[in-house]
Amino acid sequence: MPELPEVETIRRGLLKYIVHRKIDDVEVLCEKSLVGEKEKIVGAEILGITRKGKALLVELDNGLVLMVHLRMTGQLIFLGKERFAGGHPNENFVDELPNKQTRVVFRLDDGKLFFNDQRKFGFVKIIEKDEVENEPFIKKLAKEPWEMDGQEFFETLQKKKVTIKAALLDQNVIAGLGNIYTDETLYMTKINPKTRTDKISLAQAKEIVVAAREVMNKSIELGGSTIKNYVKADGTRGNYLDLFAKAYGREGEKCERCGGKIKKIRVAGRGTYYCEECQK
DNA sequence: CTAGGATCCTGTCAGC
DNA sequence: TGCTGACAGGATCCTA
Repeated sequence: MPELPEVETIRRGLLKYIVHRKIDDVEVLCEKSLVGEKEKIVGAEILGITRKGKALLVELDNGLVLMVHLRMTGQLIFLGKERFAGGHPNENFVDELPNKQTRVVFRLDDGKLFFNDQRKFGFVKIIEKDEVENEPFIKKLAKEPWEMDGQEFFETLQKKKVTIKAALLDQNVIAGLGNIYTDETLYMTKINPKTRTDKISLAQAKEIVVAAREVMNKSIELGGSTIKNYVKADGTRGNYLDLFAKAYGREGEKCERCGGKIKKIRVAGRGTYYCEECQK
């Protein structure tokens, strides 16, 4: 379930495969997964790929943009002479495609781009380039941690009265974090996920911004959840979370920092992992 | 304003 | 084996 690092990894990975390629045909296997008329993009050339928070923007040469949001289980998989897969890590990364989770197929002049999405929450939306900024999701999107000043973040938190976990998940407060990187950020800063935002000090707010950058930078360096770290060298399946997650998914394990126990609770409606000893 | 829940979907896993 | 409920890396909408 892709967060900013996964989306950024996909963006970088797809650049070399789909930029300057032409869209020869579009096959829609699930109506709700492609918003807009496919006829508008057939024949267009892909000029570039940018990203805003967790949304990918594929710019075409006809004034249109494909806005892709993977939500919980979306994936983009390019299949040509080489294979590149990113997004929600599962067997689709290596399966024959299309399969039953394939929602849209973009046939390019040099391969195929598959939009897969088990739960159908994600989508590809065809919009005018001029209208990108007016898309509700984009319009309300906050700054990413790299653009965010600790002071500014602190002031935003002061105005809210939610748990810090909810605030970090809120794309209108800070952009890019999802359930995993939120837990990892709070673990790094030793802050309890249930702490009210108005109880967060300026120093802590600054630490959170820095930690969020570090956590996501590290994940981007490792390549997010891509085919590369999903399939290990020996052919078995790996979990790239093992590479860096200190708290997420480690219920019952020992905290590597203090030896305390990693607990799983529910905060802001989401499964939340934290160390009961050092995140008081 | 907030918290909390439901919703959109499919799939997997634990427990009986 | 089959059923059931819980849960899942997101975001939005509704209600109290």
